[in-house]
Amino acid sequence: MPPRSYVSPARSAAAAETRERVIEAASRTLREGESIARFSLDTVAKAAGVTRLTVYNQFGSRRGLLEAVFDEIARHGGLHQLADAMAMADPRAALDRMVEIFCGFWSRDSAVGRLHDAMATDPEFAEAVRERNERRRRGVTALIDRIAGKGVSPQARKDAVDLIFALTSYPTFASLSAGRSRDEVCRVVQTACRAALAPLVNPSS
Amino acid sequence: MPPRSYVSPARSAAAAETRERVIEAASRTLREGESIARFSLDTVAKAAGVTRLTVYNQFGSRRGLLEAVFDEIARHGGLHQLADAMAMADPRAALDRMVEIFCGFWSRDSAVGRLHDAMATDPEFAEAVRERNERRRRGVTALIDRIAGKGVSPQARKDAVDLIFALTSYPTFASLSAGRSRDEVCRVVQTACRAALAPLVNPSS
DNA sequence: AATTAGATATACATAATGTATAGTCAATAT
DNA sequence: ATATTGACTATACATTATGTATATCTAATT
Repeated sequence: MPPRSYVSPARSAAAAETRERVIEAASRTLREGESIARFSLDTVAKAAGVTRLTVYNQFGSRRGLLEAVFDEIARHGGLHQLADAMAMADPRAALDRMVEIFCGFWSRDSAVGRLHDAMATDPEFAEAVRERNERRRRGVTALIDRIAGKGVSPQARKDAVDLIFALTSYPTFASLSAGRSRDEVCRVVQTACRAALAPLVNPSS
Repeated sequence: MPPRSYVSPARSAAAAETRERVIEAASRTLREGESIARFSLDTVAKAAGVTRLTVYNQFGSRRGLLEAVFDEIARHGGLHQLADAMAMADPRAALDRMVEIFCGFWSRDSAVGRLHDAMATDPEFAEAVRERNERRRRGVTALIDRIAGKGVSPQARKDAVDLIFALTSYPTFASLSAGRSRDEVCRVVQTACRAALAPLVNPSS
């Protein structure tokens, strides 16, 4: 008697909907909660109107849920505009635009801040977030390679990439956000990134 | 029958010694542990050869212990050199020196990284660490005021201060430390901080 | 009408923080 | 000399979280 397994359209649709509902409840809980320490699967489950076991059924673990929330935020965070930015003729203008896009991303949903906090307590989740950040690093590297002249050392390129990577990171954005609007932070970071390009055009130093 | 309370030299000395031992055990546990999530008072107490209740007796709470560890690290972190740095005639040289001192501080004891992780889960501890960081901000502000000319707007000064504050923060140090020695990180941060001063001398832009 | 996927109900194991209460023992005070 | 006191211990308990296990329910499919 082989088990007759099947895929059910109605069932998987309903499951996908509850999954969405849980993710929504989780990001709302992250947004409204005071700290990541108060973020429990119990709270999320109640907010979503499901059982805690349903959360485990859908995401496997707390970490799985957090990753799903991060991906959901990334999906609606405006990062798709990066393709256009990278295609710009002037790589410096592209960098400015990139900074703008990431400032928008970091500021759009305050849950990203809480997710970065979660990196501290869960090394594997931290690694997952870092991997997702590598896309930004690759973008910066590509722009630096276009900006840097032939005589620029690999070390100088690496320095510029890592510095701009740090300048466009969430921690830097959060630090500069004290007493500044999103656009003001963006302007400060853009200026700093442009300044970080200086060693690339004058390889004498 | 008034209670006859008294201060005991031998007793308080012994207490201070166990307190030291617990702090030492805690910072060692932070250093050797993989994540702040694995840092428990149970582990620390056993490592120090005392009971968990003794830890509570001495520090009141997990947070109290973490603050004590932070202060202990700060005491031996070389920050006393800041006074000399601030007294330097050339404020730009003083800034370079300041960056050097803080790179030394962030790299001296890897427990500081774990303590920064602990900020994510304990808002009050985070606030306590932030207050201790304000000393750095005041130092940067003083230097910027010496460097900036009269025609420089308060906004430009604030931007420079906050940017340099972010550049000299632990997160930036940690981010740049991937694949770099302490001195290499120091050099990169120094260059970036010097570049952040550019808007202060030419107020035309 | 039997089966199956998703969700629930309930229970349990584990680990951590924090509080409460009584007890131990050497250092003090009278 | 003896009672008292301060630091530490022993033990227990309440609370909160994560994560696992097992049985049950219900509606969608075969």
